[in-house]
Amino acid sequence: MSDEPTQRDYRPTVFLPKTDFPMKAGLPHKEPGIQAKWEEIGLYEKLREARSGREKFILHDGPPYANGDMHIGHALNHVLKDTVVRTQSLLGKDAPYVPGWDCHGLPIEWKVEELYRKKKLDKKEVPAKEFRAECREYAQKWVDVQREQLKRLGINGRWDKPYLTMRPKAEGAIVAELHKFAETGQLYRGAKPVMWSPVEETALADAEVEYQDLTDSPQIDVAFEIVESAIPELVGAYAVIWTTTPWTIPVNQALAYGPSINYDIIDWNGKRFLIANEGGLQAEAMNRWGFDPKSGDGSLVKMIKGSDLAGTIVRHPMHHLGGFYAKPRPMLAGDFVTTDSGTGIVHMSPDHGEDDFDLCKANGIDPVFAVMGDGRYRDDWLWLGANDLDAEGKERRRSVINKPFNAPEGPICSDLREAGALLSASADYQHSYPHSWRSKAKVVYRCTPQWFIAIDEHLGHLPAISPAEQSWEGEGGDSTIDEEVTAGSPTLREIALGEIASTRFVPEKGRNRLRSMVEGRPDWLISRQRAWGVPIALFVHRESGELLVDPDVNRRIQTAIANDTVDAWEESRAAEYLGPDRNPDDYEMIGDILDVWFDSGSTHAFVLESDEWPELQSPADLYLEGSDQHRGWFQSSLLESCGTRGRAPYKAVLTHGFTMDPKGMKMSKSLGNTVDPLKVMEQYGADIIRLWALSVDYTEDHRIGDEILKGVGDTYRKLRNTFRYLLGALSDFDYESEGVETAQMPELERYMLHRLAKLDANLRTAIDDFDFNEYVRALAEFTNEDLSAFFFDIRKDRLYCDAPDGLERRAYRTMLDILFQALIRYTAPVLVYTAEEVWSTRFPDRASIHLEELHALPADWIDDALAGRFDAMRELREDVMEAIEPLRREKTIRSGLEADVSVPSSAIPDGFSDADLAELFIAATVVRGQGSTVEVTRTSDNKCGRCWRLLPDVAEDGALCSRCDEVVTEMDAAA
RNA sequence: GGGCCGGUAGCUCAGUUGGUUAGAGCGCACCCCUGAUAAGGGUGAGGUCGGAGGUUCAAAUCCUCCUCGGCCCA
Repeated sequence: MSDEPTQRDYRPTVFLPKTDFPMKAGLPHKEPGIQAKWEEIGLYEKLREARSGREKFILHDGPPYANGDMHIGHALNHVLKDTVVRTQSLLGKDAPYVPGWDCHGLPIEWKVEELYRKKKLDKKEVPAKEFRAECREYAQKWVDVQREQLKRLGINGRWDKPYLTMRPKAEGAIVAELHKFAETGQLYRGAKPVMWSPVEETALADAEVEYQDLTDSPQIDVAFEIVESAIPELVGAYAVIWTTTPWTIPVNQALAYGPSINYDIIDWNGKRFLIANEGGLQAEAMNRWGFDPKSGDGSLVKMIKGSDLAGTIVRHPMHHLGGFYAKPRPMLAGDFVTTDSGTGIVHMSPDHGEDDFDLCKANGIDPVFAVMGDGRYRDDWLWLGANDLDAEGKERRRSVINKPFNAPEGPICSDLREAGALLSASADYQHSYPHSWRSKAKVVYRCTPQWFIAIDEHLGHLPAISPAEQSWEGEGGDSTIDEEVTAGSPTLREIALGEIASTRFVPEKGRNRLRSMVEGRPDWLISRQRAWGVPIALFVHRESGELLVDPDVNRRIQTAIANDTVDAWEESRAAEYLGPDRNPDDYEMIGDILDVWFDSGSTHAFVLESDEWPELQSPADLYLEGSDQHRGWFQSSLLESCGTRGRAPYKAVLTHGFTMDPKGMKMSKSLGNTVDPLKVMEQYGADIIRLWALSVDYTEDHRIGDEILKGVGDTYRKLRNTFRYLLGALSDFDYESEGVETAQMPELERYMLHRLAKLDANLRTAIDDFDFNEYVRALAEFTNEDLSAFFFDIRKDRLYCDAPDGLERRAYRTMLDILFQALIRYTAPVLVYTAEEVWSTRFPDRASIHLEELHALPADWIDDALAGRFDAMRELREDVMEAIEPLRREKTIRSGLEADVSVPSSAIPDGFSDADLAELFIAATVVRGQGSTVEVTRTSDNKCGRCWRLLPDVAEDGALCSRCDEVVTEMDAAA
């Protein structure tokens, strides 16, 4: 075509999208600036004003521990919380978010002690007040660090006034909660074996204990001589026990057998031994003792049933020491005795085991408190006490978890061997054993005086559970509550179980998990022998041992602590609290502090009910934490609230799983597979972490890694470019002069209204279900499938080439505006920074997208008849695309615009003209054919030099079609 | 060791009370466009639904066992 005149370049006459909004996000660089803007305009406060008086939605923040940087679990948890709050706000509710931190407790105390050790200071020489001040400072430091990190994540909340469990008012309120338990008789001091760390000299909470596998644990078999029995063959025989804790033998007080287990009396080496008749177990045990089955010197004397052992009495191998050791040891029936390992007979020390304690208590055998806090036997202990010296006159006593002390050659085994009671001793047993998670040192069970909240006491101060509230009973047929409930007031456990039944759980399986834990849990051990925490601020009468329950005294204590921090609980102020009518010398001031779970379990009281945060209210609509909090905060909050208020502090509980590495393995520093959210924010941006958190199935364990984040980045870019296109296509759009009523719009636009309305309904359901995975998926799929690949592609021609005042083009732009207004709101809770960037690009004068609410879409946008036709058309469209493909492959045509398409007329939905279809299929022409398949040929029409469509009214390639001719003529005239 | 939960394409997820050739989006491969351009469009290849038994006319779906992983507990 070299002989043709130079064609005019029509590019300047085409209305291309126009925007400064960059395709490349540069989030790590851009986000901090947007964050700064939010702080500057006071976004959180503005939002509170905007939603003032609306229905409230209260998400109560579970306080993270103020120790260390934010990790991926915090990030996930807070993104979910923030998204809940933002989506509720989007619905128009007033959804405040007051973040909080858990500040007391052992880990912080430990850190401060570590600093002391580095400075060669002894904690015991530092006044408690000073020590606590340092703990306070340490916690505050990490609160500040985490606060900045969470802000950077885009979490919108009351950052200028978070709640801290160490604020004096909080400390006072926590004591007030404790006093409620005391005043209603739910608190008691008991002796119970608790996990005790001899190294740290404190009782440990379950959460402070971790189990490690040992391969060199001692194991010994000890023979107890039977002195009385209803079975003659047993008198003079030996009951053999097996234990991995030789140090408990000096505190033995009984033996336990399984009543339904069968036992053998076996004659071996001239002695008779009692052992369970359990093949593997018996062979294994006797093998340890050195029994050779081939020698034939062992023979079965008699087989008996466990229950036959009732009334049997044995004596301690060290009975010659007299005193404690001379007392007879009864054999007791214990259901917990198994034949998994050992001998089928278990030695009992009520001081050092839960089963032991319970069984002995039931049989009138009390603990003897033989082991002191540092792990040694007390001075006056007959065996291995302070006066027990070796040949060189050195004390043989050591900490009971000292390895040589328990070794086969150690003092315990040596003495037992000498007494002829040690059948075997070695240090090669493999099992998992509890350790302190801070010091990594072994812990022991030890009986000490501790404070407990009773779980099964009937609470007279609360109304009985109503029949309606008992309706959950029998659902699973495994109820632990029976006719007792109706007999009187409920117990704390019963109230809690009733509340679990009436709470919403997302996902539902959380209910079973919490319920089974509450059903099975023991009394709540709330005392700790530490310094950094809220004191168990109570007095005990020295003479009577009774707890002083005087509301006036308690009020004075609460006020003092609320004013002066926990430091107010000191001896010098006892008189002030007790008042003029009592003599401080008559009272013991309890020196223990509270379990930190009691602190955090009380947050509903000192945060939700406090007038310090008037925007909050109780009970909360939602608690949202990781699934580990079934054991933790969900439960401690439930018990605290049920014990003081008779109801749960929450209406719903949402739990999420844990974040694993790309292979689904747990992250750990030692494996080096951790993902640091701070680094991800530096590399990808906070919006990417947020989108990741909402894209995975967070109700289960889920994964993170480079490949996953890359995929999230792809989803992000698609959303971002959709907004870039909308911004460009809508540049200079003015509804007043250009807008089209939806009723006047072409069918395609009205179909998109329908699709949008459907999406809107889906998203609202997802919000109600807290199903953000579905939310993000639906949003992304809509932008990909309905918009980018369908609507935008079809309407490209109208947008670029139609006259600006043409109805179709105006209708399209109106539709784009509707889409923009909806999509930017849907996106705002997810991509908080990007949404703001988009919003401020289009509306530089408006404060923030995050103040906006969802619009209620007109009901008449739903048009099922229209949608049915269009859905059918889209299916046909897919067939057409498929039919065009071979021609493109063989280069007969390049684009669909060059295709003449013949479609079986029977396949065409009603109401579409051939021209409609050509436009919808982005083809040259569409005709109705007689055949049963879609046929495609290359069109013979020429290509318009402006709109590039191939049309019959184009005289030659490069000339204008009539539509473009009109538009260009008008533009030329205007110019 | 015990309780509970989970294992569907390379990735993230759907799969209703068991019912036709197991789906989506992304990624990938190939192609088109070059007037959303480090963008947009099209087509296509990917799965013995962790494994093995069993129930059933029929199982990703129900049962048993095993395995891997997780949370909690000991």
